[in-house]
Amino acid sequence: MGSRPDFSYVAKLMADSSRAAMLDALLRLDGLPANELARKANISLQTASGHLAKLVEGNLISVEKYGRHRYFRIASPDVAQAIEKLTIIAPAQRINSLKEFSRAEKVRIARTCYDHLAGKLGVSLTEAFLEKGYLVEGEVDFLVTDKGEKFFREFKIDLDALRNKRRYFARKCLDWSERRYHLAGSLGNAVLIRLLDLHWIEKLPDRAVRVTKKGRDGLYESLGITSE
Amino acid sequence: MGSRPDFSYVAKLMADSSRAAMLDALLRLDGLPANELARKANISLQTASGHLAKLVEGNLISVEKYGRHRYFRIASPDVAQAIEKLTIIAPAQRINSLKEFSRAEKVRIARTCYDHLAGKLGVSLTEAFLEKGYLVEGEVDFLVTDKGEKFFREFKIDLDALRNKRRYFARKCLDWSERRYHLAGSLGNAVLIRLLDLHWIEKLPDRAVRVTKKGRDGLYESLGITSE
DNA sequence: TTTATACTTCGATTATAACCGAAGTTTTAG
DNA sequence: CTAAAACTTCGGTTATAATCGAAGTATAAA
Repeated sequence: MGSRPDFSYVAKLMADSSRAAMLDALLRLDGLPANELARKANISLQTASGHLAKLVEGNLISVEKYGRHRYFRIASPDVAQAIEKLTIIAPAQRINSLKEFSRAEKVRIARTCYDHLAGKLGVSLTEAFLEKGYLVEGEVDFLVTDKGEKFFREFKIDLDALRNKRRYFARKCLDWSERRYHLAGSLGNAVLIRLLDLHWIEKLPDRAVRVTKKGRDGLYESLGITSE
Repeated sequence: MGSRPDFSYVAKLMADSSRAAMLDALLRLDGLPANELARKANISLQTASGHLAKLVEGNLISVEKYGRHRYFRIASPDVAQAIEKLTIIAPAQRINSLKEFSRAEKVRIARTCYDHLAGKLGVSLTEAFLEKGYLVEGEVDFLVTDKGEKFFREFKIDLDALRNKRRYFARKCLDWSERRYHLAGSLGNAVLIRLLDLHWIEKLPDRAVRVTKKGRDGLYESLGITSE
């Protein structure tokens, strides 16, 4: 079966922990120079240079030369998606300190991810939207159905205003602890703001979020979500 | 940010060409024993045994013991999807993303799952078998009733020959999109082959399946299945 | 022109793991 | 009970590649 593309070649490029650390850094913030990536992976510049050459050769990242600087980027959304899929089936990384663990536990339940809801609550909410047929899942974005248009209008979220904003509208965002997608983009942000306005949720320190008593009732009535 | 999963661990499991060959074989045909997989990867049984242990340990494949036999299968659709994504970015293959999307829609309706029917059609067929009393549902397998023996004989499927094959006979397989079980194993495979022989269904590119006009009539007459 | 910065190439060392022969374990078959 | 089959474990060998020091190239600044 020689004509089939060989996924082990790509897997090998991702399999080295130094290269993985650099890819991970580029997923968070692209356009980084080699010395920065070497630092993030805790390796010497020479070693990093070799790794980066392999990743470019394998079309996982691209490089732009500006004088003596070289800035690296993830080569395509397909690469990012492949890494996401691997992440979904990867075991969670061991957490070293107890202190980190207890904080991680708290934050797992409900938290904000930049400017939208993540954690168990963010994922539950998104899955309720999908199940009720308000959203459908595309490759990179969620799409709002007619039923969804109606729902969000009644929920006092102005979709047209959000669509006119110069940012993603209903982007898929992977939750690392739940290993599931949740709603990001301007719609994700609008949902967070609306839930805060309704006092259904409250912000706690360190990006954690708490569901209020009022919120428990509201979420159950409008979306059938029960807290555990 | 301590709880981020480490994708390089999974990538490493897929990075070895012998392991990749075995995973590839399991994507095409699941429920294979170790010696078969060793042969496909051109390695000794001892080496294969070590590789398979690692893949099981990493939750990429699962194993079920039946006496001195051990049958391996891809652990979950997530694993299959991750490999698919890696294949997309592997060299020497280009994919048109628009075509890709419309195909994904088609694939949800009817498709093959490794080597048997899945999707809405696979589930409907299996439920018809159950409803007519040709199959009953066990813990892990379906069981063929006396009525079923007669039906499959008339349908030109030789059950005794299938039972002698070195693989599962009538395994339950969960369809991810329909969230229902459908018929896998050698009987599931035989049903797929028979429907193709009868020209009731046709294979489309990439695991999608189409019900023909002849098939619509045949499925309705013999099993009362109507296409939606 | 000289020096500093950013990165690459080369070479030697070292760690990892893929590999198979041989021996061991478990289960079925006779 | 013995033998065969299917698979695992152990041990030694070998191939791969990750690593960094040292030296080299390219560009910019002084």
